[in-house]
Order: sequence, then C-alpha cells, then structure tokens
Amino acid sequence: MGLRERKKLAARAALSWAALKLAMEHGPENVRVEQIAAEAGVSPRTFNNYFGSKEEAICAIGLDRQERVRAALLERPADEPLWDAVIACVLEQYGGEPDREMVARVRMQMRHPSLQGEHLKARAEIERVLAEGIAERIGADIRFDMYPSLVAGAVSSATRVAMNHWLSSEPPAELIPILTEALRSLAAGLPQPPRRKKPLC
Amino acid sequence: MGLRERKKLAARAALSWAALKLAMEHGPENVRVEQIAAEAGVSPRTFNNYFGSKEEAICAIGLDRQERVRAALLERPADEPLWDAVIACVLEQYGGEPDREMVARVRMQMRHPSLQGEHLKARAEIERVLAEGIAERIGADIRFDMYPSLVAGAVSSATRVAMNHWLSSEPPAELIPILTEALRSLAAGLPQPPRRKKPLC
DNA sequence: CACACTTTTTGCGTGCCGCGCAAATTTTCG
DNA sequence: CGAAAATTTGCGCGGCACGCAAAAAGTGTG
Repeated sequence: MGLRERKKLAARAALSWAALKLAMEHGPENVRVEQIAAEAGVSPRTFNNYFGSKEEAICAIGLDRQERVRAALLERPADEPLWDAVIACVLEQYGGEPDREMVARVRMQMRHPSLQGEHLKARAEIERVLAEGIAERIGADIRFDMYPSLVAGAVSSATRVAMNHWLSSEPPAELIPILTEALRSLAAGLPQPPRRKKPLC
Repeated sequence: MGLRERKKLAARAALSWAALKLAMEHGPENVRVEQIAAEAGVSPRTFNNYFGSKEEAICAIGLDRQERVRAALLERPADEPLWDAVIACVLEQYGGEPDREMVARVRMQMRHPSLQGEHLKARAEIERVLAEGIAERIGADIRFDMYPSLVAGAVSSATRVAMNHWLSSEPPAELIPILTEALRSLAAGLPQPPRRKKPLC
C-alpha cells in the first residue's frame, strides 16, 4: 500500500477521532467543523473531502468493526450452528471491560437527535456487511435469498434494543448480560413468552 | 379539539405533502425550503417551526401509520397468537394495490443518501409505537421487558429487508409475497435454513 | 535526481439552511 | 368586546456543503 493510501486512511481516522473527541467534550452542537479540522491537522475544506457532515464523522468511528465481525464470523468452526457463531461474534465485539467512555459515547450517539440519523446509517452499513458474512458462511447469495439479511437485521435490531435497555437501566446494569439475553431469545425464535410479571407502577 | 390544534395538524400535513410532492417531481436535492413553504401556503420561517429540515418533512409522511398499526394490533382477536396478529397488521398496511407512486416514493426514501438517515429515524419511531402496542397486547412493560421491543425490532427489520429485496428485484416483483415470506420465516424463528440453491452467476 | 503525471489539499466564493428574536397576527376564553 | 396566550412572520446571523481552480504532495521512469 502506497504512502497516498496510508495518508488518506490516517486523515480519515484523525478526523473521525477528532470529531468524536470534541463532540464528547463539548456536545455535538457546540463543535465547529473548523475545530475538527484543526484538531486533525488539515484544512476545513479537506474535512468535506472525507465526510459530508460532522455528524457523519462522529458516527464513523464504529465502521471499521464491520470487517472484523465478518472475518470473525468466517473463522468460527464450520460445523458450529449459525446462531451460535453469530452470537459469539457479536458478544466478542463488546467483550472488553465495560468502558465508562463507551457508555457516554453510545448514549450520545443514540440519544442526541442530531446524531440519530447518522448512527442508524452506520448501523445499517454494519448490518449489510454482517449479512454478507452470514451469506458467505452458509453459502447463500444475498441477491436471491433474504435469509442472511433477515438474520443480520434481527441481530442488529436486537443489539440496538439491548443497548437501549442498557442505557435506560436504573440502576446502571451490565451490558453483556442484557445483550446475551436479547440475542439468546432471538436465537430461540422469540416464541410467545410466558406472561411476565406485572409492571411495578 | 380547538381550531388551533386543527390548523397545526393541517399545516404540518400540508408541509409534509408539499415536501414529498416536490421531492418526487424534482429530486430532493433540487427542492428549496422556500418552495415547500410556498406550496403549503405558509412563510419559509414557519416551515422550521414544524420540521428541522426538508428531509424530515419528506419522510414524515408515513408517521401517522404508527398509531393505526397500534390500534389495529389491539383490535385483533385476543386469543390470536401474537405473531399472527402482528403479521396481519403489517400486511394490512401494504394491502392496497401495488401503487406505482409508492414504488417511487419508497425507492427515493431508501436509496437517496440524503434521505436515508431521516427515513431510518422515522422507522425507529414506528417501531417504538409497535413495541408499545405489542406490550399492551401481551400485558408487558417495555421498561422492564425487552421482548416487545425485540419483536417490534425484528418485524421492522424484516419489513425493511423485504422492501429492499423488492426494490432490487429484477424483473420487478410483487411486494406482498416478498413481505409475507420475510415475516413468515421470521415468525418461524429463522431456523437455520436448508442449504439453498447456488447463485446463478 | 529530474521530470512529467496523477492525486490530494487548500483557499475562495456562493447559495442554502437552521434558528434566535421580537413584532405582528390569530385564537381562546371570561 | 378585550385581555391573555399561542402562532406566524420578517429579519438577521453564524454555519455548512460544495464547485472550482490553483497549489502542493505523491508516484513512476529514465
């Protein structure tokens, strides 16, 4: 890979990190594109060569996970059931210690209205790659078979629901158990549940 | 309901319809807020009292479906299995003849990058209301039980996947069968599928 | 290294947008 | 009707996305 490609990747990463950092510090509304560019060491005009908006830059951080998930999925044992493999790969992504910074970051991206749209677009992109990985694993073709996309969509959706639940949990709970429960019940086919306990109202 | 409320609803609807109409005619990029306001008979400034952007106005059209779905869900026979009720309600929404205008509208909202974010936000809102309806139906509480949100998310996701598949179908296929297949296999729990036929490449 | 070629960065200009503010207008209700 | 409350509107400002062309940086060859 030539110097050019490396510099482009570096510039993109630098802009994205700078955008996220400043947004976390001052709130997304109080960050100017000018600041982000300065922090990343490029001109303001260059920012828009990489991102169409500051929101896009802020939410682009998680996008490099997509290829990792896909790769991880293909490295699972070939005879492992699909659902087990998918669940293992997703949990792997959030396996680290419950980072305090991640809480704030996810909360910001999911709750702040000006970021929601871009956040959902980023999730959709990850979902697309996940669907490709699933298709590759089971030997299907996304163009003709909806199954891989359905699984990827359900997994992505369950992940989002779990994170919402986690962010709302009072007192603060652990992400992993919540995420695991969501994915497990999804893998179990979301059968009509036993009548749950009444709300506490 | 007083005159004020009625006028507000009317203005909002007029703006949203005007935005959609102009976007369909000239493409979202070539529509000015000024035009939308003029078409709706209000001042440009007033536009932003109702919507934060023209993209939001364009995508707001489908938002009144949310309450209809919720209501429809609660009117299904009480002893009907949840999945059957949900599937029936969703299909009901798209039950009409395959409108040529709807094809173009959905394609525009899903494919045009500048609309994707708002479109996904609108879907999220619908999903939230659907989750509330499901919770109400099975006597659960969204705050403590993820099940309703998981079902709503999976259904919403499957609907989106089906629509994508439909938009990409070559030659153009019917929406209803595709949507039905997606929801049925979801309700069946997305079991690991039999090995499908090879891609035609 | 020199040099021509390609690609990226940068500065500048332009049109559009979101929104705060306060005055004008409209609706509500006693 | 008349005062109070809510909405619309005009105005202005800061900011943003992007086209364009010049400058700068990287690439490959002799």
